[in-house]
Amino acid sequence: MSQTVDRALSILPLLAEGPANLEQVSVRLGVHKSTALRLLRTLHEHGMVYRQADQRYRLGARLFALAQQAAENLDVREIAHPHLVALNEACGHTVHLAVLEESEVLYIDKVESRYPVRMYSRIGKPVAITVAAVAKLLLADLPAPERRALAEKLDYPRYTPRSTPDAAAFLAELATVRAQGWATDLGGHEESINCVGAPVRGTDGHVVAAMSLSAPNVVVTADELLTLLPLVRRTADAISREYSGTAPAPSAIDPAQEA
Amino acid sequence: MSQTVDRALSILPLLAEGPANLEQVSVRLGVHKSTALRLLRTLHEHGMVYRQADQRYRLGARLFALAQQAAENLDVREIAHPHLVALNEACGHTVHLAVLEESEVLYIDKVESRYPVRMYSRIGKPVAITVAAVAKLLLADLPAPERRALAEKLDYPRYTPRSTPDAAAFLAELATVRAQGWATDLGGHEESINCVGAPVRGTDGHVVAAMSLSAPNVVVTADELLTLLPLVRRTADAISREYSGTAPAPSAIDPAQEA
DNA sequence: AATCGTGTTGCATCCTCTGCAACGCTCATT
DNA sequence: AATGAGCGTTGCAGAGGATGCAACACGATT
Repeated sequence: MSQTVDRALSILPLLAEGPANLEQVSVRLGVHKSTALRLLRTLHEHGMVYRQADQRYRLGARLFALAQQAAENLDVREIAHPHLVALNEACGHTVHLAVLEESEVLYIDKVESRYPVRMYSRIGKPVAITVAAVAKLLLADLPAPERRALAEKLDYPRYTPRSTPDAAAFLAELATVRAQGWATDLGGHEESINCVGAPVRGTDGHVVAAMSLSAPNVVVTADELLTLLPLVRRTADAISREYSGTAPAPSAIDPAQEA
Repeated sequence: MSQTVDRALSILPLLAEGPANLEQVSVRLGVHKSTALRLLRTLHEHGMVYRQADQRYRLGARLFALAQQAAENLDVREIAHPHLVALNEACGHTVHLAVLEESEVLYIDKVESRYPVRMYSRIGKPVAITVAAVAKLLLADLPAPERRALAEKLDYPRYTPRSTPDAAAFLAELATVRAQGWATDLGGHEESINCVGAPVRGTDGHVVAAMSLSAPNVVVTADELLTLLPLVRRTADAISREYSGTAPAPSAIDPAQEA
């Protein structure tokens, strides 16, 4: 819509690939050097890009700050977080929270037991939308036409032999998920990793987020993980209630007691 | 420099405060509604903002993706990470890694022992530049004129009675840090929290990053924490060597053995 | 039904962005 | 030291695009 802004914003993903100098940017944008310079300066003033010692440009720190603030403003996340922690402490496995945005599934929180690191290595990364339990939960709640349209549009990468092969299979799976109110990913993304997930619903019953528990085969079998499903569902329901305002924020959360 | 881009980028921090509708955005930008609409549309096309169900705008997913990619491009972080983890496992305390960018100190990695959560709650947040050990390390390495200019420019908030009071005290502290090659923050930011830190240096000996170990008084006293200083310095030196390419990436890292 | 609040569109005007060309700077080469 | 290449930077004039206005559309509220 706005040419100037469009060009300026196009610089960001370009720099995300790695540092670039003025000429490289101008060439890839298809504009004159001076134009690229002025755009970069404006981006620089806003802290979106950073000019390193060798004069090349990199993405800047403001980007972190913005992403962080954006994450903090997601109130589902705020509410869910203590529940996720409690669940993690109860069973020790990795817990994810995800939302749907513009046909993309996005992790917005994660609690990992053994390895407390690289939270942000996940945030923003494209989720395997055709296989992830949280993705199934979020998409299953879409209106049928949208669901179908999206399913047709997607690619179906064969991460493993158990990955969802095509749109038809995916839609069938979504129907199942929709009916049963929970979802799994049994080795569909990584051969040795299983997940079980449950939806978080808003006041009107619509799915606003989804959470899942992930564990590698070597720790628990798929069957064992499934025995945790009731706990996962109770946790998700507890979050839903608190999010909907039908339950007060509890002072202490014990997932084993969440009814 | 570029008015249009300037306005568009100004929308982002505005939305970071929380969702806003078209009118609110236009008012705060000081432009006509239609102008704001077109800017928002362009931002939307680039995934920088997201339009939620109630038509209000929020920061979008692309921002996460970009921030994440920006982080991944910081190769210091990539190299340092396993060392930070090893250090954390060795002593159990919180480990931070930070860099200096545009007169700001920015955490780019963190390993926390007890509470594996909210990594990103720190990333991008303004670091207490006048008191944090990592900030002292990074600023101490600046050329003297720059160091002085920056010190004069800063505010010196009295987080605690032990906070650095003014530019003179700060410059003195930086001189000490520069001379001894390590830094501390003993209750200067939070009364009960102490830190010790050491610099990561590039090939030319310049400080490219800084790391620190933080622990609350109730866990270890400041004196006890200081006994870990040699370990911290060895870790930082190991990172420096690997970053400079003078040491091959080790297959397994044991901080107790890092010489 | 009417009114208000909001978002959206077409259009004429003027501003701002653009590309050009010239300049300055640094670095390498002879 | 001089020359030249490579790159970033700056003034300028022209044109294209962004802007604000006003009118319209749509839904909610009374």
